[in-house]
Amino acid sequence: MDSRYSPQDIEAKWYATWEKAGSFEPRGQGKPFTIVIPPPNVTGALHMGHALNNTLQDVLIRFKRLQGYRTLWQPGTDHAGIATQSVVERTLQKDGKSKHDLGREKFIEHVWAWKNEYGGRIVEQLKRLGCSCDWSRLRFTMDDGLSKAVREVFVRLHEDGLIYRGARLVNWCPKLQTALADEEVENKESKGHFWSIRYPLEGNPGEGIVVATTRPETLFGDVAVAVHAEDERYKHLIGKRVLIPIINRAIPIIADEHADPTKGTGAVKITPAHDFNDFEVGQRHQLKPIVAMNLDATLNHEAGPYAGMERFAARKKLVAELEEKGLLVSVEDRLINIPYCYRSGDVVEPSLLSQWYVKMRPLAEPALACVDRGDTRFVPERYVKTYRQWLEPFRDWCISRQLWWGHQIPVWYVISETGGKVLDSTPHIAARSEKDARKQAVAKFGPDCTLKQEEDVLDTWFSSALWPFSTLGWPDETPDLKAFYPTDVLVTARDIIYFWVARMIFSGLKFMGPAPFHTVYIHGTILDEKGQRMSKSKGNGIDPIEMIGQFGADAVRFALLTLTTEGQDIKLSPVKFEGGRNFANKLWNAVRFVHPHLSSAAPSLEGLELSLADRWILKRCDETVREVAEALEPPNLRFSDAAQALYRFTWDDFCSRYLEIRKKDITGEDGPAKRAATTVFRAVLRDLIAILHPFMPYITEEIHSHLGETDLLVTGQWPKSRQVEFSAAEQKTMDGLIAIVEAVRQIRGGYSLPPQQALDVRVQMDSKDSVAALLPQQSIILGLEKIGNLEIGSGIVKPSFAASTLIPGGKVYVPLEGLLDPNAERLRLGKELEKAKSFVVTQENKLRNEKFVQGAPADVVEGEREKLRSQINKVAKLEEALRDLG
RNA sequence: GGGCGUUUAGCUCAGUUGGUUUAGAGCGCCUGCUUUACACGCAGAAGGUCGUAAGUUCGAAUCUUACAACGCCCA
Repeated sequence: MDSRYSPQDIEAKWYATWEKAGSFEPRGQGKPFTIVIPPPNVTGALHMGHALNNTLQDVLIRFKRLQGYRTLWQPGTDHAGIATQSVVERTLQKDGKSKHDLGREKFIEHVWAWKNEYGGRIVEQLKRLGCSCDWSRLRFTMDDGLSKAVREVFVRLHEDGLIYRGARLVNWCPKLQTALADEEVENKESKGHFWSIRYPLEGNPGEGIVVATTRPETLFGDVAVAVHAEDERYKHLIGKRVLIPIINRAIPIIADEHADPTKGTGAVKITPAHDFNDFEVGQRHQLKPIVAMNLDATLNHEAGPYAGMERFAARKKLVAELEEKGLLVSVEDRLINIPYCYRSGDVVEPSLLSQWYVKMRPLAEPALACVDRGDTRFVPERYVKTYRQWLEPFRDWCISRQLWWGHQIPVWYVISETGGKVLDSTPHIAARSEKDARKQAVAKFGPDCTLKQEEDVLDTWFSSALWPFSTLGWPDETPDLKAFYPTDVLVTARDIIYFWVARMIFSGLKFMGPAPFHTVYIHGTILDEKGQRMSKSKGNGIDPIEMIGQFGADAVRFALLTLTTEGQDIKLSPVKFEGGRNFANKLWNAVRFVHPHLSSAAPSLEGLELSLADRWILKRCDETVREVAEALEPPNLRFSDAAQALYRFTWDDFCSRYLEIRKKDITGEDGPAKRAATTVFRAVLRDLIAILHPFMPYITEEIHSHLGETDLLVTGQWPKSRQVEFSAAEQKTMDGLIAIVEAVRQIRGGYSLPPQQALDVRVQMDSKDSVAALLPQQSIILGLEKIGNLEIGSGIVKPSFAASTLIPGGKVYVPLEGLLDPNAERLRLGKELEKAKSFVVTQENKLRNEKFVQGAPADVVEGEREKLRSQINKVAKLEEALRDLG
């Protein structure tokens, strides 16, 4: 074994071994435990968010696998309609081609080819991280099976009247040429202007009304000007008409609540085809919307001289013309909310179009109730609010996208009914297949009807909403579906609660019955050192694969886990991985050190004479096993606590204490002591690597193999409690021994006495029982500190010139004759005395308080009294020690 | 404007239902160590009026209220 743990070869070796052995497949007859992976975009590359997300899932899966559950971590990728289409379009662009040059069919073939070549990248990266997904079940949202599920869901929702097609305002991305759902729009506050424009009164151009707008170019689509019914300034104008500047189209002045007399001029232009609020106003007043813009965001024929101009160029020119004509009353700078497309970044244009929608209320209500009942719980719980906030408005979900890459909507228009064209009035049939559609159409419209499939595809989230059951084979009644649905824990980030979590819950409830998972664990966001989100454009990202190369996958995982405290965002920098690497190295070296001696170990602990230290470490091991299991158990999911318990046990107890105490025995001559020590070491190590395995799978598997095991740790067993007998009295003895050691070290450190300097140590214990308990365990002290002569007794007298340190129930003296200056010791004791005295005062005040003595529980009061007594005792001893110094 | 989170040692964070802790860890800093597992190490030390103010209580980092700063989400 090398003196440094070097992860590279070891990681590759074990991952291949696990895969070959089928270690990640569900096994045994245990209770199932299932996690479905949040499917990364097939175009994606692993970023730190993925690394965190998947490490957490892997810890849970590996933990439950060791506990004997029949675990399934269901992996897969998402076709990510817009993202993937854009990526492939960009590669085409490099060859000077557009998707239209290829045509739809060829383009889709091209995307599939691209996916098959590059889509596996993120899967390979997840493997480097150590993820124990069952790759034999890898799914893709556009697979045949999942596509079948999508069609099934669509048809059923359609049959239930929950899917409809309707013409209304939608968020339109002019750049991508597709509609978007509300959540796909990012509103950002930006610098803008508020233009006040004068609309002359019809027949009386001297009079007019001034409206304020942030989007003057939409005036070509105005159908009215609204004022508040009670607004004295305009009351007399209601019912009259004004002329739209430039094009001089007459529009009515109407009274509507939407006009706020306190804002701007109190009069607003109404453009139902280009503004969500105005659309509602238009509906209230039965005003026919006028579309003034083309889908590429140029103005159309309604704009008269401006027809064909791009929206922002038109705005600029229009404002100038209005000013020239004296119709621009004022321009005000102000911050306005501008909607941007979350994928392309283009300014979203509300547009009046026919799209497909899912009616939300009937789906959202059960989804809310499910969380209210606690059938699904969020960790941390506060994210229930986020979930509610999105579902409660029951906003219908726009599911059609004008893309090519995705699930083509399984709807066939009977175009023979409307002259071969698809119109809003064209009858349509939702069906599981074209054959099915035809059968239905023929029955209804006769054998001569012609069909045309809807060209739009579904929102990507429509398919990922089905993920927890579509991946298991639904709509077929597969054994997997039966065994693994509902799944257990979903691990994800908060920005996806709307898009994905909520939709999976209502889909699961609707199509499966039970909710898809009982726990949703929302982890924090990875930020850079300054607390900013990592992003490509900022260039502040940390590449997990690079970090794995530098520190090892185990180190990256362990660091992320240590940082995962409930719901907290994580400020990350590469130095944080050093801790994980050092930890791996620490464990590695402990094993390396003992390894050559393990041949002396007995086959089992049975019949061995165990020392106090042996039983102590076995008990600490037991405790740690329990602690880790409890921390990981859903819904606790306290990853950082579990990682820290492991760290402390390994470093402090196992290495710094046990190993140091037993060092001489372990390396010594063969005999009972060596046999006991090596056997205990191996027993504890076996447990330790098992409970550490979910966190650091590679190094633990490697160590496991060095222990001469032929099976694999990954599919091993979670340690059972050894029920070690270790009494409170023994614990006290152990604490006493450690206190003595620490006292000596303090003295050594305080006076800068070199470590190799053997010191004389005399320990005075007040109680004879303590002396009796400590005496047989002197070797523990000698194992931990370089000591020449050690005396422990109840009648020890302080040497004439000695350093002394208090320990519970006694005192430790180290004669300094010839080693040290007495003044320094006097100074140190004086400082400590002062501290003790001030504590006595605090305690006395506390206990003098009648209200406390009477009000607090008796055991608490007694505890405080005890503290006072021991402190008074300490003061006395310190004073004595000072006197002794002279 | 509404909702949520954060504020504890130089930095990053713990601190469970208020009481055996005049607050803990890791990193960093300082001191001393090439002690034959590990310098990715060992031993020791220093370092905090727990954001501010008021309140509840015998007792507050912990509960209440207000305020401040920073961040996120929604409109």
